[in-house]
Amino acid sequence: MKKLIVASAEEKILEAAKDVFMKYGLYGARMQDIAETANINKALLHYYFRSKEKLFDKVFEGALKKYFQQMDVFSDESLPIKERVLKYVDNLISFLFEYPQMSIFIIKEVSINPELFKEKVHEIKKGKSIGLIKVLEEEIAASRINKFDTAMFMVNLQSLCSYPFIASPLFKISLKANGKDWNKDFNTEKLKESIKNFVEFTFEKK
Amino acid sequence: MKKLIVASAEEKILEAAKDVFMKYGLYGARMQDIAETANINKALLHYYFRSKEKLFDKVFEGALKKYFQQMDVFSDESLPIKERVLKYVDNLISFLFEYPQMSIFIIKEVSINPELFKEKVHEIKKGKSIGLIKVLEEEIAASRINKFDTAMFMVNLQSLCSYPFIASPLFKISLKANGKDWNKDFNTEKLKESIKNFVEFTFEKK
DNA sequence: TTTACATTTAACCAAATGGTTAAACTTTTT
DNA sequence: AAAAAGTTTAACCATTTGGTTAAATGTAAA
Repeated sequence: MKKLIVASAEEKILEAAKDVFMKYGLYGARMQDIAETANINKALLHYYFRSKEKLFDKVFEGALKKYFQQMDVFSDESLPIKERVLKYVDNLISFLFEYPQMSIFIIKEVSINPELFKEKVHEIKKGKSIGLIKVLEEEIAASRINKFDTAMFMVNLQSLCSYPFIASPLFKISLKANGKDWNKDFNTEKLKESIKNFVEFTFEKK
Repeated sequence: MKKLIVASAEEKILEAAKDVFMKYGLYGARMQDIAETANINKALLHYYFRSKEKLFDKVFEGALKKYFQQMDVFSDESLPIKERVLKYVDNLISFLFEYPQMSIFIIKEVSINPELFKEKVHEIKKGKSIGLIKVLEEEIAASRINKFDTAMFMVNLQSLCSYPFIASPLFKISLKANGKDWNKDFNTEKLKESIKNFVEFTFEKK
């Protein structure tokens, strides 16, 4: 009988640490809690990662990388700009569906410790993708699209994509109080559709 | 010489507790930290509020009340529905400008401890304001406005209003990387304007 | 002034927390 | 098989944590 392939202790720890840190943050998370979630001895945490801060760092770095990876699509010059934006929306929403705590986790930790963030971002972004705003402004300058407030568009777009996942516990209650059901009346396809409308509206508007 | 009027210890504690709990959450916050922020002795916290949980409860309840208060405008039947929505946007954004951590604080604590939230909401909402969705559906049923997906509209509206404040630390970095400046290129008036556009768009669309 | 009550503090305490150590057990290399 | 390297554990430790206590101080009523 073949032995089941089980994740290595190190992998299990990282998984558990991700869950616990995402839920409670750096200061709220307890090493014992992480160890129990990973089903291993607490000393193992320190054996593999030396300290709570080091372990957190690994988790946080991984989260940031995945998050910023979503923006690579903006520099894909094989697609027209509007398609790039729509593809970004598509990717980001699928991503947030899988990791709903991601943005709130990053935001919280960034607001508590902005220093750490600046370092990490600099490291991750070096040489990589230009941002949405720059691309849009180039298109506007070349008169390939109408002029609009690119910074505000970016803020609105991020808001529409991210907030529903962040605030779903709140929305669940709100909808129920209005005779609706979050699981029935909200889904990612409908959300994508409504954001697509917003994008079209922005690009088409004179 | 008249003595300066200084906030009572109890008030100072509540103020400090609000700040610390909002930043670190229930588990991440330290009583010592709250005491130092309030410039009082740690034992005073327990004298006035008995326990960390009780103190947190007070802070959380206050936050929830203020947050839900914003929705009272929906039941103001002296205004046409679209005006009510625009007024809500106006109020909510002014409110979030003053308490930018509010929504993220509530959301985080709700997602960690949904039980507590259900109790509190029930208590706060009893007898009070009907929600946006219900009002909109009544208007649609009476053919006073065009038909649209009311639940999705509410989600989008909340997203557009709330996320910019939540994610401002992220946006600051993002904008700077694109040659923009958050403090210059973003302000609440512009945000209100762009959300107004979105509301008009939704109400006007066939 | 004295009594009663509210406010504030320093000094503790038990439990929980992050972290260490040395020994035992496995796996890989020689 | 023996040695070396990697993995896992229980038993500790020092510090920090939430919380208590009893005494001191201030304040208002009798």
